[in-house]
Amino acid sequence: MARPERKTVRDVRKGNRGMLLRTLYFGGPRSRHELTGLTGLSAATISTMTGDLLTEKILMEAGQVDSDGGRPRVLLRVNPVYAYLIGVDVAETHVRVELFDLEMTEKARVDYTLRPSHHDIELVARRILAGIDVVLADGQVTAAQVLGVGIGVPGIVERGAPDALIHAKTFGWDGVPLGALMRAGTTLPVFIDNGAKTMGQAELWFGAGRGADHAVIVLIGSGVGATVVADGQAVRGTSNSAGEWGHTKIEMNGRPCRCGSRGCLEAYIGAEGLLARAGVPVQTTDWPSALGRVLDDGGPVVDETVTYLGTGLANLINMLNPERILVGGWAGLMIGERHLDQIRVVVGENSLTQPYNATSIVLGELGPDAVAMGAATLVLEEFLDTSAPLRLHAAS
Amino acid sequence: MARPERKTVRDVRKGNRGMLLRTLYFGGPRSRHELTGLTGLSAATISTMTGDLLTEKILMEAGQVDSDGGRPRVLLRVNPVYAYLIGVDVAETHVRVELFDLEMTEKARVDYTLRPSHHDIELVARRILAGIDVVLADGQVTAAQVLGVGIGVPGIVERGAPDALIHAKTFGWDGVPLGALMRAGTTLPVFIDNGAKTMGQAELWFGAGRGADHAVIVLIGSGVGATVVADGQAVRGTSNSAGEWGHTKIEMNGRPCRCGSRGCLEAYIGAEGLLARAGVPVQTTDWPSALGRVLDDGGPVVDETVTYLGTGLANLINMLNPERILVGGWAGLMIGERHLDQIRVVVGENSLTQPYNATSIVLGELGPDAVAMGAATLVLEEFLDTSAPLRLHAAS
DNA sequence: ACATGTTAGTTCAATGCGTGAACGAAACGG
DNA sequence: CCGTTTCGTTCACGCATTGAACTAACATGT
Repeated sequence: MARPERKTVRDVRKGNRGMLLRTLYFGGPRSRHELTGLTGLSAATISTMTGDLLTEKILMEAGQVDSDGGRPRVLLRVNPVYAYLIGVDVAETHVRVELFDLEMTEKARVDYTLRPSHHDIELVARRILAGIDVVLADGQVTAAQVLGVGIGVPGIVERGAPDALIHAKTFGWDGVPLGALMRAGTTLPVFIDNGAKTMGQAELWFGAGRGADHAVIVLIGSGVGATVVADGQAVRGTSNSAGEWGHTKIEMNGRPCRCGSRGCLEAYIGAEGLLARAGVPVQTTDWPSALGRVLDDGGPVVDETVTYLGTGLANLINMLNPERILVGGWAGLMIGERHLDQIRVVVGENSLTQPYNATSIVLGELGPDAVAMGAATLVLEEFLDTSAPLRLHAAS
Repeated sequence: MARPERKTVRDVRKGNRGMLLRTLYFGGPRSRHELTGLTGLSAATISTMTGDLLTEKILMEAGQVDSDGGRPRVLLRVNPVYAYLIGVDVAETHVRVELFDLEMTEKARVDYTLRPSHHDIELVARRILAGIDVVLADGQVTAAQVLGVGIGVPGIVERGAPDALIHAKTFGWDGVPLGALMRAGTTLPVFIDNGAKTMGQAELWFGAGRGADHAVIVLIGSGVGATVVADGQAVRGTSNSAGEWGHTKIEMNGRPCRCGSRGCLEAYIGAEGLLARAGVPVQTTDWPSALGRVLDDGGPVVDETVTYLGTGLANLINMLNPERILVGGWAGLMIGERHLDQIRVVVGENSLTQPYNATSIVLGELGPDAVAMGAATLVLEEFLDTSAPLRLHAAS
């Protein structure tokens, strides 16, 4: 019963403008003439709207194309340097801040190493704020040119007024108001979400999920999570914690999981559980190469992993009927690169024919670096929806 | 990446009108003055819009209320006899056709018994068409007063142009074009969906799900299904087959399921599987009372059922973070009435704290009769969205 | 009986938006 | 240089919401 908002004539413009911007952003350079077909708007409207967007410098011309026998069409595109986006990846071992232009080309980046158990929220906030200054300087961009900062963090991000609260057990964060801390140090708009979700968003917009309206993006690292996309929108749930796929029980009295329960999917297909099952010593530090060895050696543990993963994916297919499933995360990619075909077979055996046939299962394209990019996407999304002009926050 | 449609000024009206109609439909009688606050629209707009709706007879006045010291406010409400809706429940043993007024008060009903293995699609279509005539006669309503016919059927309803196709194994239906058959016999608009989904829709709109934006409605009969609601919208998936919860694998090498696989939830908590596990002879015909005896006697089978159901619900909570879970279906209600508290405990043990605390688990209110009502709701939804005037289809 | 105040609802000019039709611009071919 | 074709712009029009002015319908006090 999602209540629609009151609408007025100006919302019409806002919506159509956003649609035009989106088609131009994702649909490459286009002439005004082509845009009438793509958007359904009349030539008159396209003309006035592109006029506005050109004088605002959100769009720019991009050459001409001969059209046999008539006036050549002028191509338009989104101006990649109209504004910039900042994406932040807060992970267990580092804080990374990246500066992107509007086309998501990376312009600058800075990494800060976090010592284990140095996840003090104040420290992290200081690192982020310092990082912002650094990338702005490196990229020769002023704060006034930046649309906002997106931050991907571990754990559950509880969105709500007045402020998003972050719960991250492994960091010792329990209801931490990162947004408020940021706002104390910068006037840029701040968007915060779970890192797995921002990565899912990145895959959906720029990776293997492009164009999918119904998708599930599965992230397998040492933990396991998922982003569910229905009708083109990420499903967030009532307190923004949807997507905790890792603690789905798939075996009634199965292996103990670090969450305290038993039989969780994560205990089987998460890197930590997988390595433990394969008998890799816990003190191993280079998990990726250890995992590579286990996967290459094969054996029952690997077969089991394929079975569990395939079954878990089959459950998602039955329940959500996506058109595409993306397998990502560093461990997910390693497993998928070696065994995707077998996984597909297991999925086929454990899902209903009709939804199975409607789904394709593919690997993620972007890799683990995409957390920051996905975080920046939060800002981009806002911009494409509202195409808010630059800007009100540039004050301080 | 759900593409927004081109919008024009007239769409603004359509949207606002729909919103007004919805607030009045669900928010009881209201004065124009109250509506300005509830909708956010200006008094001027409310005035003109209610004026239109009154002359169209979609709204009617509903008495006055003194307002201390000033002009009394005139209450407005949706006119329940402005139009009627027809809902159809196609089940294994019967075809039921019901006539409702706009407020979902039942005006007439007719049942046709289906002999097992007489699920010929032509026969079913004839029954429905005959039933429509009967309820119209009984209810003294003309076809021109009916907004449309909603039909809830078993199996998967593949929506798509030009026609919805129905796949129902148990009926021997494989890609059956029920919509086309209906259109050959009536000019009324026809809406078709899975019966479990229509029932979920009924619970969501008129039952225990009222007002929930994020909910899962779980239906346990002899089979097991679910309706997922995210942001107030049912999640349908890419081919409208989302919600096949019953065949979620919850035990890797568990009981065989009638779907051919093993370890499906349905094999444990579906009525058929439950009775089989309790050792009830397969030829028993009165399943409900047999189930009642099993549940009342208690014992390990019941405990196990509670565990499986609770775990299954916990998985849903982790994955989808709903604000409410409804347990329905005749078997679900029987289990829930006796063991809901224990189920809640199991759910708590198997789900993450944060999403668990955000959820309430309740029983459905409407019972198994709600399939037809939910089907009629499909028509109502269309009407509230478009408030399409009566009508274009009244031709023949 | 009548003036006054209060609340509810309506009317109207102003503003904004998309559209179709008329118009202008920029190429090509001969 | 001219006709044709295609691309893009301009402008009057219809339709939407809105704030402000206005009317309607009551209670209260004198």
